[in-house]
Amino acid sequence: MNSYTEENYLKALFILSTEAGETTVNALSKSLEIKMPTVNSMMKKLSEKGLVNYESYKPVKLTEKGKKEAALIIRKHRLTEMFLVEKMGFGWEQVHDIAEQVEHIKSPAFFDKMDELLAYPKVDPHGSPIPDKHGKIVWKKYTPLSECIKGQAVVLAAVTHSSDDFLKFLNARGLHLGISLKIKSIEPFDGSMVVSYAKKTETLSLVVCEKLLVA
Amino acid sequence: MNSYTEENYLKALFILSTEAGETTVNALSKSLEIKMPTVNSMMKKLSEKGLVNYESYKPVKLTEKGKKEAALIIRKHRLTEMFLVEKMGFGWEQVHDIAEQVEHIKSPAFFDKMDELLAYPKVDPHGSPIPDKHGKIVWKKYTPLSECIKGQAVVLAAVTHSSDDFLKFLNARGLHLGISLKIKSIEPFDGSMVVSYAKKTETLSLVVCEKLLVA
DNA sequence: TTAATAAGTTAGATTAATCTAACTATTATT
DNA sequence: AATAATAGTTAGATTAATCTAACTTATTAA
Ligand SMILES: [Mn+2]
Ligand SMILES: [Mn+2]
Ligand SMILES: [Mn+2]
Ligand SMILES: [Mn+2]
Repeated sequence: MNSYTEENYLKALFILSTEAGETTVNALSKSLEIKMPTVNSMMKKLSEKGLVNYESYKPVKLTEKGKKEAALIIRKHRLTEMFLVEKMGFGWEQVHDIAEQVEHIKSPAFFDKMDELLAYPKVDPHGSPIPDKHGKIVWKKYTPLSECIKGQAVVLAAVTHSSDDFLKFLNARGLHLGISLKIKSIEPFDGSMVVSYAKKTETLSLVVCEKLLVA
Repeated sequence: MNSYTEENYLKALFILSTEAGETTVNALSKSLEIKMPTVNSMMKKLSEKGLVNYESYKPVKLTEKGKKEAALIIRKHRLTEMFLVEKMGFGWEQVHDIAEQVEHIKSPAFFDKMDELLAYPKVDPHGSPIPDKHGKIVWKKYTPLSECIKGQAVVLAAVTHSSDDFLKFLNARGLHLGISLKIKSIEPFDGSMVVSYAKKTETLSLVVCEKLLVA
């Protein structure tokens, strides 16, 4: 069994490795806000446990075993977020910190029950995929709104960041997952977009558009 | 803020002190399954933090502050148990181990939401009172079934132990909180009782009757 | 291609939580 | 009252997770 701390390292390893398939001690250190020597020791430990492949001065890679265990923690995190939103009435901007703690609970029955009550959801409240019970993730390929072109009609499918501030910003403008957007124009100067949805028109900065994934 | 470990000591202190208002290092050691020297160090630490009054070789007593913090953890435990039973469909014999972990979650909003969804329950699934947000507990004085007399008609209000085995034993006999019982006879030899309820008659041993609280 | 910067490692210290072994104090039994 | 048993304490070790300081390797920029 992995400790609470080890679980947090596994999760960070998984998330930081999604693009390159590997990550660095430095990136982990920044992401977890834990100093590099501490991360270094933990990599040795996780390597001992067969959860990562680690050699001095090289990037760190999760093993298959490590990947699966990480995915199962992320599964618990995302099921929890979904449960909090769908069954308890929280907003999508309120659930991350609670899920960050609940994800460490050891009780298959607890998460199986959530899964059942939610009717086996495939994505969490931010549009991120929920790994299945075997740790398998089905990635949908969404496009950042910023890469769309004038005139396109798209549906908001996910957000790539779920900070409180950003989600509240979206709430304030009535932007939620599933909403249909039409791109009216794109400002060549700063890349901001004028989009219409729900019978209104808003201008969204490039920084925002990059974080909105659409289908 | 208290650590996960400290919270478990506080809770044990509270529970073990309910009759005498104080408890011993030995009782804590047994209850927590932690060796006495470890408990001894922790009492010094909690004393430093102003949560217990502790002097060498004397029983340990929670301070008012300690009592309140303990009650608030117990509140989270019992709200969680109630939520698991009422909102998630668990049986009263399944919830203790999950609540034992969930009670340590730091998120007032999470427990406030449970409380609200449960419509501010006063007792948990085992009939134990749920402390209010200020740590106040309203104790109802129930009587052990074993102290009742022949012919009495009573209602099952709480159980004093919530082990898996015991609760499954009650489940198997259709005994649940709120059920009406009539005492048909008491066996003078071993104190076992013949009770009727829900159109049937069962014989319950003294050991069982002592653990059933009735009103 | 050297020098500077960034990334990574090693060594050694610290804190929290636990243990065992050995000792001391209190309580119960003869 | 003496002895045995139980409860409690002290001392010292261990493990997990963290840190700072100092050093090394790798990468980037002159
Ligand atoms: Mn989250
Ligand atoms: Mn999420
Ligand atoms: Mn319980
Ligand atoms: Mn209970």
